[in-house]
Amino acid sequence: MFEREILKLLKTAGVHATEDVLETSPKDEFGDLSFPCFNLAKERKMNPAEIAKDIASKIKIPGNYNIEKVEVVGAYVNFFYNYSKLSKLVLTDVLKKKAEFGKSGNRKGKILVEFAHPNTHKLFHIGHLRNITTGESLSRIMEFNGFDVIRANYQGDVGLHIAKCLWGIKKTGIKKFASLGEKITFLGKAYATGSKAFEEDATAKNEIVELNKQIYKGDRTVLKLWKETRKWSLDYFDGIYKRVNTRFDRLYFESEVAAKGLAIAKKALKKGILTKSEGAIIFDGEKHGLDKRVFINQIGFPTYEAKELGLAELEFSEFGNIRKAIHVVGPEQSSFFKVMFKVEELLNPKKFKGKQQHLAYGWVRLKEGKMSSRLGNVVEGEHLLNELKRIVLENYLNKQDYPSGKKMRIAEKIAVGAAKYFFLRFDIPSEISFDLSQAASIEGNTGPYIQYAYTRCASIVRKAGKWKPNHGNDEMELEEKRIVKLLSGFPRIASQAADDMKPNYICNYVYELATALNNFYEKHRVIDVKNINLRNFRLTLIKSAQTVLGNCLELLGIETVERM
RNA sequence: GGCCCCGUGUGGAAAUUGGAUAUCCGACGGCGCUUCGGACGCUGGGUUGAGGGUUCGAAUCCCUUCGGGGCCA
Repeated sequence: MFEREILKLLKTAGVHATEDVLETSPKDEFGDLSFPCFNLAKERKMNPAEIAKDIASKIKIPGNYNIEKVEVVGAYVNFFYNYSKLSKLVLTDVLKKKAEFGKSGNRKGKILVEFAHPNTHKLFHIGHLRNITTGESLSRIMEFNGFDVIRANYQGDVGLHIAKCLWGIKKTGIKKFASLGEKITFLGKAYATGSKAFEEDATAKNEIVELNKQIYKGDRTVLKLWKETRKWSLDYFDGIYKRVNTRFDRLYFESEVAAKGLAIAKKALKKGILTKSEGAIIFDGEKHGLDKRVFINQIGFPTYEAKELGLAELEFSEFGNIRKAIHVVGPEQSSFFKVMFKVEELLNPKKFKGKQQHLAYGWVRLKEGKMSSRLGNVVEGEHLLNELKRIVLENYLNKQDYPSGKKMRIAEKIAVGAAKYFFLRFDIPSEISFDLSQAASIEGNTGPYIQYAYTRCASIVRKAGKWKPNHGNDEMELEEKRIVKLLSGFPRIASQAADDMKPNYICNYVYELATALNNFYEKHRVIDVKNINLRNFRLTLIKSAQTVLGNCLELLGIETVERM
């Protein structure tokens, strides 16, 4: 916040430093910003602790500065803010900018975030939920920092899994269904039937392979069924996207990029990037320390690899100049992407080199073990959300005296928020064992805990009636200072989350803020304070904190509620 | 066989990216508080899987090794 002043002060002590060597102090007793003297020690060949003492003794702080004092601990020169001044600046800024507070326009350019990727005719499972949650949050964080984000979703609507499903449907026959849910259940069963037959029955296997060819060719005998059932899946996915608050700028389909991919792969063969091997067209990645991968198989069909070439071509030409494309995809695809990025780079370095990135997130499983699911050990995404909703209602919402419709709406938002928060608070590559009761708990580092902190702020502000903002008091309590300090740190956290592509920075931060708030109104009163200045100041503080809590939740893709 | 990810108190995670005494949640034991809507305060437990290296300084970087997961052949 006051880095410039500190640099000036250091200059008067004969030290020329830049902003990036200043560190935020890990503890309050170490002040707010620190200057470590290790590098100077090396230059001057002196003891760093002595240098620190020397620097501190030479610093005289002018009265109009926002820095209050300087102290030395070990090799660090620690600078302390004047909190009354800091508070005035920060709270004024927060309440002026509101949802825009913390926003930075420094980063420019178009970023394509490709996420979700469910396959039609197949289950939407909890892994997809983590995927969407991560992609959506990342998109929001990028936008918040100035990037122009394009949300893309690449869905598999052709391939063997579709053939298995359609084969299963043909076997059992199609009926009239009352709801979309029934249709999806039916598709799931048909897929299971086809999948099982494929493994166990050689005749069935041949039929499925044949069916697959027909789907690719757009054969009339299957086209109608394919189109109809494909639409069921897509309608169902749409419902989920709405439920978790995501939208896409562009839906890509495997069926759409297959022909283009095939053509590009053939071109790559001519250029010598791909080679022939045993009747197939492959990329011999071993020269580059990568895997061998098939692009066109023996019967002349484009594989997943070739289609990806077609996809990349579209993604990098439809929206103008793309600065970076981020593929939010599971870790099992990592060697696939390495090969793809290499091939694309060889095809067109100017267009692709260094612009493709695979963001691999860890697997998700349910802590409670395998759940009752007719399809074995896969847990449906919606099932997770419904379970969380049930727990939220049971644990605390049913104790509240709200009309039942309202109760359900709140429960829905909290449940979705609980799921999202649980996914986002972990580092992206780490595997998650989803603990339903922990995720839905109002205690600990959870979505409901953050939501609760928000509603409590809202409640206090609501009950306060009329008041005038007071952005800073001369005397401030420790708990007040703590909140002000945290609020001042939000812009920095938000931009770091974008640079490192880590939504969990936001979770860590917002959890700290919520905890600081709980600590605060545990000790201090707000509404019934008699001193009007103090009352106004505390209300201003609470209102500001509520705003920043809201901004954080927005970045995570979680909706806030006023009451819970 | 080759490559990638992960390993932090009993369980789950964090660590401002190489900085100060490794922090938090949960479980367990003990004490206190309960308010604008309790979601709070204090307290007990760690060779950061193991071993070495680089550095003034390593959970973080490098090498070796063990364990878990994944991909390719």
